[in-house]
Parts: sequence; structure tokens; C-alpha cells
Amino acid sequence: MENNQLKLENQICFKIYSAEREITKLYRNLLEELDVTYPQYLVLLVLWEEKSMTVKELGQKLFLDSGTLSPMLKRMEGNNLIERRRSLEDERMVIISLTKKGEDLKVKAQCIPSKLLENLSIDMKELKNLNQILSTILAKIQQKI
Amino acid sequence: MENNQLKLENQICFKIYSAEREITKLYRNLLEELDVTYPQYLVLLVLWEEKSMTVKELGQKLFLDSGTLSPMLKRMEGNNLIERRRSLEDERMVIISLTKKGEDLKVKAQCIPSKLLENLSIDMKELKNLNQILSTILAKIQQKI
DNA sequence: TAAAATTAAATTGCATACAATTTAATTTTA
DNA sequence: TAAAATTAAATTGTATGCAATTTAATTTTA
Repeated sequence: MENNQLKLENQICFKIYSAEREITKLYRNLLEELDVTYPQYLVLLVLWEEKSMTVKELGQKLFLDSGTLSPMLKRMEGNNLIERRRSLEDERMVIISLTKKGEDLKVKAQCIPSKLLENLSIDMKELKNLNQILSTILAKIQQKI
Repeated sequence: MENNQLKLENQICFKIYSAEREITKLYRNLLEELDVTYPQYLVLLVLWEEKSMTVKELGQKLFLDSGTLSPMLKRMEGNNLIERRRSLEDERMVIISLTKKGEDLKVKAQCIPSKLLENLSIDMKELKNLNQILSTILAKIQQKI
């Protein structure tokens, strides 16, 4: 009696794991021009929507903790993309905001989503479907935590 | 005119990125008993199917290069899960095989796929759907490379 | 067949991830 | 209100990932 469940090809999570890395590689090419990594690009996406935000809030949006964010934000500060300053009301908090350079990168980034989708060459119906299923999964996992 | 494409919530790839990490966290709990990480578990899955394999073949199955595999396999060797030996026919190649301990872990691993699916609590129809979409995406990306 | 090209792993360097701990500030509570 | 508990970031330590380079072995080619 074979155990098919332990076969690699039947591992749905392996597909997610592989797809994540392959897609990140596609992004790497597109983001080269902006000189940011994919996680850094996500930080920029958040800050382009909301001018400033604490490290904690950023972490809640991106599902990342300070162990990941602190050094990454330090690198982004070093590259002059963001500024970090302690909150005056509560000195425990660090407020992250965009520099002029970080703000201006948004223009260059406009084309990235469409280019990425073009690279993926997936049709809109499937895309919406995928989006919906992943949202469901994420919500279910998050709910458990 | 708002640019919705640059909004985080519309980033399908962010969902894949997040889902990958959340699922890996679920695995982390399940794999604790086996004392392996998720990528190490993937190596074991492959070796449980085929007794032995070169580093290159392993990399082709898992989409990982020697920069990732070499140190990981060294750690697994250190934990007595696998053995590494140079091929006699071609000394460039390193052949990876399971130790008794690595082979025996398969029994303990039997329950993991079902437990994981239970944690995900996604219905079979959605699962098959997700599987199909991700396979399509992976195939399209792979084809480009 | 000897030099050039190719190939398989390993190594180097950098950037995530994340658990666990530490530090400093704030809030709660006895 | 002073000690205890909580909270936000940073730090520490470990394990991926991956591009680029190096090393050693094999194959190709001039």
C-alpha cells in the first residue's frame, strides 16, 4: 500500500512554497531598477498608501515581526528610502516615513504590477479565483493564531 | 485618480507570499516532533520516494541550488538524517541517501499531511482548484526560464 | 592529447524570516 | 505611587534562499 500523501507531487504546500519563490524571482528582475528587494517593495507599497506608520503597524500589515523588520528598515534608511524617528508621545514606538526619494520611487513603480501580471500570464478569471482561495486560507490560519 | 494596482490588498503575490509563511508556521509545529525544518522535510519526502539522489537532482526537484542545498544537507548529515558520498563514476557528484534514522522518520511523518490539511481546513474542491491554478502558474514561469 | 569549455558542489556575501531574549518605556496594580 | 506587568523595538542566534565566484572533475575541441 503506497502512501500517496507523502509524495512530493501531491504536496499542495510545496506548490505554494515553489510558486512564492518563482514569483519573487520575477519581481527581482522588475525591482532591480528600483534597487529594492521584494519585502522592501512591500514596505514601500504600505507607505505609499499611508504616509507614516509605526514598526508594529507595518508588521501587522505585512505579517512580519521586529526581528525581520528592524534590520530591514535600517537598511532602507541606509539607502535613504525611509526615515525612522521615535514617537514623542510614546518613546517605545518608532515611526517610519518616506523620504523624498522613497516617495518619488512610486512613479517608477507604476508599471510593476502590470508587468508582473504579464510575466505570470495568468488569465483574470483564474487570478480572481486564486485570490479568493488564498484569502480564505489566510483568514482561516490567522483566525487560529 | 487612484492607483489601485499599487495597493497592498490588491497584490495577489503578497497573498502567496503571506500564505507561504503562514503555512510554513503550521508545518513548524507539526515538524517539531521530527526535529526538521520544512525545507529539510521536503528533502526527506524526495528521499522517501527514491532511495538516493545527487545534489543536482534534488535541486531540480525542489527548485533549489547548491548554495541553499549544500549547507542544508550538511546540517542534515550532522543530525544523522542523511549520508553524503562522492560518486565513484563521476567525482564531481555527491550522492545523498537516507540513514536508518532518516528512513525511520517516515513512520512518524505519516500523519503530517492529514494534520496539516486539517489545520488549513480548506475543502477538497477548493484544494484541487488551488492546486490546478498553482500548477499552471508554475509551469508558465518555469517555461520562461 | 593538451588546452579550453563545461559541469557539479561548495563557498562567499547579502538579505530575509523567526524564535527567544533583552532593553527601555509605559501602564497596571497592589 | 512604587513595584509588577505589559508593550515596542532591537538584538541574538539559527536556517534558509540566491547571485556570484571558486574548486575540482570531466568532456569537448583544436
